Amino acid sequence: MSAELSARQRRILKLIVQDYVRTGRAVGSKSLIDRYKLDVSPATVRNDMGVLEELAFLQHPHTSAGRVPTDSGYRYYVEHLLGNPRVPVSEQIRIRHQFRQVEMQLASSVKLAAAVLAEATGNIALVSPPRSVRETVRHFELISLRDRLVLLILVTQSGSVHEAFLNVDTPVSQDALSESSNRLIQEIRDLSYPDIEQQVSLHEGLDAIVLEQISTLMRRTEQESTAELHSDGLERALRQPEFSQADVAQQLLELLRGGALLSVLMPQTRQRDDVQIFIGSENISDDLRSYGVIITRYGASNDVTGLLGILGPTRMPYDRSISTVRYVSGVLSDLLRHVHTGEPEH
Amino acid sequence: MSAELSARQRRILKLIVQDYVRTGRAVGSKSLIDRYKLDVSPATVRNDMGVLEELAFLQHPHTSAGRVPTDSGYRYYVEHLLGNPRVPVSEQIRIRHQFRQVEMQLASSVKLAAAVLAEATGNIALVSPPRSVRETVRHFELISLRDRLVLLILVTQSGSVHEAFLNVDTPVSQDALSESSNRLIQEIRDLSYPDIEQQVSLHEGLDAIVLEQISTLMRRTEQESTAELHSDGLERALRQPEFSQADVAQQLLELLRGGALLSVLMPQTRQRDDVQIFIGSENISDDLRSYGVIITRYGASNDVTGLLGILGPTRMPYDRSISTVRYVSGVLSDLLRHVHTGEPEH
DNA sequence: GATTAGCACTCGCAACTCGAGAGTGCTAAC
DNA sequence: GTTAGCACTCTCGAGTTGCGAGTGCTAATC
Repeated sequence: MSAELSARQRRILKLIVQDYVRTGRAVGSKSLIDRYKLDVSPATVRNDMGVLEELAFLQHPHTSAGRVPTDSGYRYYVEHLLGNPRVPVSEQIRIRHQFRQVEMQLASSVKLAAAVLAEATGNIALVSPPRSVRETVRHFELISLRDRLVLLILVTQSGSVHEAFLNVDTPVSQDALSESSNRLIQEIRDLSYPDIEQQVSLHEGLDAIVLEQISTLMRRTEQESTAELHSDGLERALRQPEFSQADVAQQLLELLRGGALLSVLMPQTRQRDDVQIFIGSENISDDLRSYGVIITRYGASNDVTGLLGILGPTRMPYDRSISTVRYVSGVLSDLLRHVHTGEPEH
Repeated sequence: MSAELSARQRRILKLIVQDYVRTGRAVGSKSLIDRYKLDVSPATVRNDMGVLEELAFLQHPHTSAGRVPTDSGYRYYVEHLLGNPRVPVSEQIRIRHQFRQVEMQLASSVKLAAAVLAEATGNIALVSPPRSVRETVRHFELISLRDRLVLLILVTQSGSVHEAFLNVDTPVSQDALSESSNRLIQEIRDLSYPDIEQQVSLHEGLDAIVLEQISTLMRRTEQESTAELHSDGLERALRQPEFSQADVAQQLLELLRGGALLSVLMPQTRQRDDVQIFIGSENISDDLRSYGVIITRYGASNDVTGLLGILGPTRMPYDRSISTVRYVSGVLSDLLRHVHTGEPEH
């Protein structure tokens, strides 16, 4: 397909995409030449535009307007005209520095990743916290708060921490709690929640209550993990003309709120490791047909992974978006790898 | 001030407020009579409207439109025409039931409270998690994850749990970690972060690292607690005509995102215990001048408290909003009181 | 044969006009 | 104090128009 385009046609397509991404207005033959000092006449550009339209890379919003890239226009641009964009070194340093600031709080790192993405691309950043496909128990603690109130803290394989209060029938001392947790952890370490559920019936009293609560907590987490998607940059993204209508903004909010988005994106990223790009109609979900999505999976290994990416109008700065997603994904993966396997950060 | 209005004038004001809240359109003398079967003529209503406008309870958007309540119109309505609205019992049962579902996970309860408020009022719900004015250490645990990586879990007075990873120079066994935490907790229990910071220099090795991290964690939490505000219902609120313009929606998002909102509302609720209402210009912050805010402080005692309320256009259903805020605040307070003082839930 | 100048044509957009409808304030009568 | 009558005001939506940016086609040019 790339062979079909002359060098000039490729150049024109590239300029149109870039100009349109920047200004958001359909670009005409005359203004293109004015802005970029091309040494051909408007008529020539028009002829080439005609060819590009023929090939479905461009389209008219209406007869007398300029041209606008189609989804396949963007696709061609991303694939053949973009090269391999990189985050500038100064930017890299800035980002690394910010991650060093939050040190090793996982929750903060996820938020920071979203903030960095949103800031760099001007679009909506999406980050899901790292989770294991099947979470298992790594550790738990029982802490006596009051007579019959116990705080349960659960650490799972992925390093995430969950908490819940436990009501017990009769007062229990901290020593008894510690004894119980030391004993139980031996039995349930590295088990996932269905296995723990089975264990419940084999115990009684405090132990049974604790196991019950742990399995509930893990089940809930597993279910919710489909819904857990942190986003950032919405308010800035709303400035874009594509989102300037209230109903679009509202639709966007609903998309982000419900867990639906994550369960749509998840399967799309299972296959490959690198950054994936879905432009408009390339998206599988109808709800995303008018957006561009740039997304990748990050993580320490195949086991503990999360999603990270950008959602915006199809008219988005693909170069910066792709490079930033790729870079931030690397940073987060390094950080996780350090936590999970002890490898040093780069 | 209430003596100045005749019974009919009060009735008319009440109807205008209710009608306008419901429809969002300025209400005229004729349509008011049509809709509510008043046994007076439009002219009479107009005369009364004139009086109400004189008293600044009503205003014209423009010469030939109907009347719209002013901020003081709403204020009069809330204070003299509203009675003491209550949440219907069926609704109460439904709400209690939902809270029982999430059992005793604090974070979930906060989210649920916001969801309930948003759902019941159709506006934006705001809930800040319960925090102590000055947080102190209640408990902490050190968990060995890997050779030189330790997970620190910190429980503060308010019952909130924080976590951080710790890098140590030389490998430490779980026993050594347990020993260390058992020893240190005696020293720093019930201390707040400045006190702990002082302790750091008195220790060395692992202990110093742990204390350092704990104080950092607490300092950060205290600072962030100003920014921690959970909201819900935005997408539905955007359907309201007041928010239908993109720039308003954007401004609203920015208001919610930054921590500014909480630090504005905080001081306003320090004084009293009951639900407080700020209508439009009554708000201290300029950013809130065009909104109505209904807010209250909930909590187990004066010490561990949070904020809970509603933000919407001044045109909001004050009756339902006030009663729901009051009720949900009660439910959350009961729940907290149970956690903190061992009192049974009602 | 590719490129360009010239030109008639198209169409969205913003400004403008205008009539209808809802509502008002005033006055005089009840 | 209340009401009928009436002239007046102002918004809103529909229809109209002129402008400008941009196009496609044709014929001339390099």
